[in-house]
Amino acid sequence: MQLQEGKERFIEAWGTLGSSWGVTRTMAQIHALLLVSTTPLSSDDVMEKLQISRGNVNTNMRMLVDWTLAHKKLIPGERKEFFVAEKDMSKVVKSIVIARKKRELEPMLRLLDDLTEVEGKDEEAEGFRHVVKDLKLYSDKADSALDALIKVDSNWFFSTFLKMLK
Amino acid sequence: MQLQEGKERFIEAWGTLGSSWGVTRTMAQIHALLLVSTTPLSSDDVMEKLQISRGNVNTNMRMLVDWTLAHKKLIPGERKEFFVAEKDMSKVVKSIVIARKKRELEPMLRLLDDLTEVEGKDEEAEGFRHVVKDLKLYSDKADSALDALIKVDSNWFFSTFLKMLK
DNA sequence: ACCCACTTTCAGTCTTTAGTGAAAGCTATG
DNA sequence: CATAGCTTTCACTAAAGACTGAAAGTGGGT
Repeated sequence: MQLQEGKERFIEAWGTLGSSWGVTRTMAQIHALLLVSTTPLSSDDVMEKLQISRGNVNTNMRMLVDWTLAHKKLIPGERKEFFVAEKDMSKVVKSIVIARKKRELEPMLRLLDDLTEVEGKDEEAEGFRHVVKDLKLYSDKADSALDALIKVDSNWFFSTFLKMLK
Repeated sequence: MQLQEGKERFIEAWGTLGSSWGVTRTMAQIHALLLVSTTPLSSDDVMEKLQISRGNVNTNMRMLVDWTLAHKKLIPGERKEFFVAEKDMSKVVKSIVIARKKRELEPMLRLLDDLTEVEGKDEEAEGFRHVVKDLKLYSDKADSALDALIKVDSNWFFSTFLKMLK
């Protein structure tokens, strides 16, 4: 496979994957584009390469910066802003875990906390509290696990983790 | 909080959470409804309680069965099909992990495998292969980790996991 | 102080995805 | 083997979410 084709397939596929991941196709595509670009890119560069509007680029680029998957890179003599992607994959993984935990796990923890307070002594109420309690248990465990994953160096984490499972 | 209010909030919130989890609001709501129901429910029951159409119930119910989050329960003397939710949360977690891994991780592994084959000896090609290789590394690790999580008893997994991180 | 080169915003439009409901498909029962 | 009772399908509609582009905002340079 030629490099150019590889890059195109990567950008295309990363975008598609993005949706199953809860980020928009465009955000994922811009991310992919930056990841495989050897130089910083401006909004105009991205608009042209992905054939999308200025507003769209602006919004999604700021989202990428927000997730810390990209950052601004000022180029001397240029007034435009340029962007580069974070290329240290352990950091990329970390950023994604943080963002997804915030969106997918934390609201659940809050919900379950509220729901432990249902009253009632009959079997039905007990059953309900049991469901909530159990879910809370697993959510808390996932929460701690992900926090740990975020804190430690990813390489250390994974290698230790895998040794453990052998 | 009263039991009835608790159940309603749970169903409502589980639905909302569902979307951030990549399942439709309705599928998640039906799941929640079954989880807090003490008896098996028929399509008609679900239609009435959630105020949704028969087709919608049918589609999403079959999805829940597909994910192994619910199963049919035949009631003697009834021609209708009834459904109950899996209430063992370690199994619920497992099912969800399996489904999400299939949707979110496996297509990525396939993509990255393909992309390792780009040709070229210049720096740009090397850079591209490096990005792909690194992503592959983390994806493979996540893959193994999730496989392990799926195989082992969840309680064992989490407790060992947490001890390790202390 | 004004202009120019850019960035940001947002109302409106387009696209994508979910939900409806009626018709077609099954199947147990008399 | 006809029918009633239920399940499944699917063309259409509704709702949600993403994208556009033009207008407003910003700030460095002269």
